[in-house]
Amino acid sequence: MTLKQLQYIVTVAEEGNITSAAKKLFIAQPSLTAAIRELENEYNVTIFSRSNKGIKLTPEGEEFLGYARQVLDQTELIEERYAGKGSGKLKFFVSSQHYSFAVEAFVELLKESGADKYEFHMRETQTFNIIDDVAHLRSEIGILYLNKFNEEVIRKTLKDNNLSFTPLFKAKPHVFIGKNSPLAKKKYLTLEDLKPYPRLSYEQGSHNSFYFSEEILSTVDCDKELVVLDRATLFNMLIGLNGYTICSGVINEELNGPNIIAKPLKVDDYMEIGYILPMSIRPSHMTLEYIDILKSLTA
Amino acid sequence: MTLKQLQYIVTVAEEGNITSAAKKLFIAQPSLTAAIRELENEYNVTIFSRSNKGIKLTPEGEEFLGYARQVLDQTELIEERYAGKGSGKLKFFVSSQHYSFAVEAFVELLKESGADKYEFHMRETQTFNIIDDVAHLRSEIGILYLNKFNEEVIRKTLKDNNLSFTPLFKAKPHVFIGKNSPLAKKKYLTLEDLKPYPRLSYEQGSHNSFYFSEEILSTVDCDKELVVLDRATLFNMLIGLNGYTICSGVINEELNGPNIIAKPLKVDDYMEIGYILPMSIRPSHMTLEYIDILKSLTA
DNA sequence: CACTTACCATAGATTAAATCTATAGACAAA
DNA sequence: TTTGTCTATAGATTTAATCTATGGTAAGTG
Repeated sequence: MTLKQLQYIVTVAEEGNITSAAKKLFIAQPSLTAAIRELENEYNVTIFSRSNKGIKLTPEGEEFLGYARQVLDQTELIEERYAGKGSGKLKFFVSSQHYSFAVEAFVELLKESGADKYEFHMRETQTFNIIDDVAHLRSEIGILYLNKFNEEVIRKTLKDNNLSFTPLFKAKPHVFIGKNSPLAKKKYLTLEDLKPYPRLSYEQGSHNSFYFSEEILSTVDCDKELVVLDRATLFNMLIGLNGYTICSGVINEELNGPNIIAKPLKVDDYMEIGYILPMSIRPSHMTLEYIDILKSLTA
Repeated sequence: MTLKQLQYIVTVAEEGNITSAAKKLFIAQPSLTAAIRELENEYNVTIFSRSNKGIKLTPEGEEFLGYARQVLDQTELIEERYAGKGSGKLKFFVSSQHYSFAVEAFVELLKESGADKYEFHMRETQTFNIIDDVAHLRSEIGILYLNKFNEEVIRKTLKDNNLSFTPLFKAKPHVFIGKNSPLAKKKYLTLEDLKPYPRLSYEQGSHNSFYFSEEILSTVDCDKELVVLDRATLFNMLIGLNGYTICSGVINEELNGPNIIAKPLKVDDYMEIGYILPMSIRPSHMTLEYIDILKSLTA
C-alpha cells in the first residue's frame, strides 16, 4: 500500500472511470489500472467492478475507500502544516468551548505575530469535538472545563487519547440577569431563587449550539425554557422577561452591555478551566505563545 | 511523502540511530539516510539532528512524528483488516456502552460464523470513545443511548463525524435493589423514594469505569454514595445495605441472580438505545449480521 | 449490420526511484 | 594514534512506476 494508490482509488471513485481519473492525475490510463490492480491484489479485495462503460465501486470497495479516506485525511494535515499548501500560510488551530478569554488570547496572538502570515482557526465547539480535534492533531490546543461531575470521565478520556490537561483557573457558575430583574438586588442566587423565572439559552447557527447545554446544571429541571437563535435576542429577553441564563462567569461582561449583570450562583459546583495538549507531539512555538497569553489573561 | 518514509522516521526515532534502524527495517543504512533526507527536504523540516554518536529528535521532529504516527495508526487499520496480519483472522470490533444484549448478540454472532476464524473485540466504553472509535473506523459499529438531555449534543456530534444513528428500542430507567429492600414492595420508585438509601456504582478495572456515571441522572445529588470495584461486591451491598443502583433496565436480569430485582423509576426521562455506523463506508457482512441479531434480541 | 466510440486490459519499452555496496569523514573512547 | 561507531556521499544496480501502442468488448449510430 502506498499513499499514491490510496489517492488513486479515491480519484477513480470520484470520477467513475479510470480514463478520466488518469487524466486528472496526470498519469497514463494503464499506469492507473496497474496501480489499482496492485492494491487489490495486495489485500485481496475487489474495489471496483470494471465494465466497458466505466467502473463501479463494489460494497467491499466502498468500505475500503472509507479507510483510505481516513488515511488521506490524516496525511492532509501534514501537507497543510508543512507544505504550506494554500498560499503558504502557517496555520494555527484552537478548539475551545465558548470562552471570551480564549478568543481574546487568539486576537492577541494574531496581533503579536504578523497577521497576514498565518491562517487562524478558532473552533468553538463542544467537549467531544475539542478532545477529538486535539487527539487527532486537527487543533494543536483545546480549551475546556472540568467539574466534579465530568472530571472523572473527561480525565479518563484524555488519558485514553494521550492528552494532558493543564488547569488555568477555577470559576464559579454565574447567572446573567437583566439589571432590573427582581433578582438584581441579591448578592448571590440559588437555584431556588431562579425557579419562577424563564431560563434562556441560545444557539448561534450551527456553530456553537449546545454551548449552554454543555454548561453545568443544564440537566436540572426547569419549568420555563426558552431557546433563541440570536445572542442579542437572548439579552432582550433576559431584560424583558426577567429571564436568566447560567454560564461560567468567564464571559467578558463588557460584551453584554450595561443592562446585563452577572451574579454568582450558590451551588456546590466549580469549573476548572484549562487547556489540553497532545502528549505525542511537542507544542509548537505558536502554541506556547498562545498559552502564555491565556495565562496572562486569566491570571 | 510516502508511507515508507513515515515508517522509517518512526523506527529511527525509536532506535535512536540510523544504523540500527536500518537493520531493523532490513535496508541499508545509506538508503535510510537518503529516505529521511528526502522527507526533510520535501517539507523543509529538520526532524533529526545528526551526530557521529547517533541522532536526536529535534522539537520540530517530535511534532512531525506526532503527525506521522497518526497516519500510520490509520494505515494499520487497513493492514489489520485486509492483510489479516496476526494469524489471518478476520476482525470484528464493537464499541458499546455496557449492555448485556450487545454482548449476547456478540456471542450469538460468534456462534453463527465459525468461531476460530475471527478475532472479536467488544469494547465496553463511554460515549466519547464509542463515537471516536466508529468515526475513525476502529470499530465498525457502536451502541449507545440518547435521552432528552444528551440527544441534541450527541446528534450534532454524530453529524459532524458523518455517523448515522438507528434506534433499536426505548427503555425506561430502572433501579436495581435487593429483593428484601423496603422498596421491594413498591410497583415503581421515585427519586424521592431513593433518597434515604445509599447509591451504588461500580468501576470494573479500567475498562468500563464510568459506566454508571454516563447513565442518566448521575448528576442528581445523592447523600450516600458508594463506588465499588467488583460487580459481585456491588450486588452484595445492594442486599446488605439496602442500596440501589440506577441503570437502563436493559441489563439481563438473569445475570444478577434471584436476590436482585429491578423496579421502574418514575422520572420524566427515556433512553433511546440504538447503534451508530459510519456513513462513509458500507457496513460489512459481519456488521449487518450483528445488527440483525441485535434487532432480534431487542424486538 | 458495419462503424464508431468509449471504455478497460495487456505487452513491452522506458524512465524514475529506491536500494545496494563501498568508502569517506567526524568524533569519542581506548 | 588507533579503533570503533556513527552518518554522509558516490556510483552501480535493482526494482517499481509509468509510458506508448495496441487489443478486446460492449453500447450507440447511421
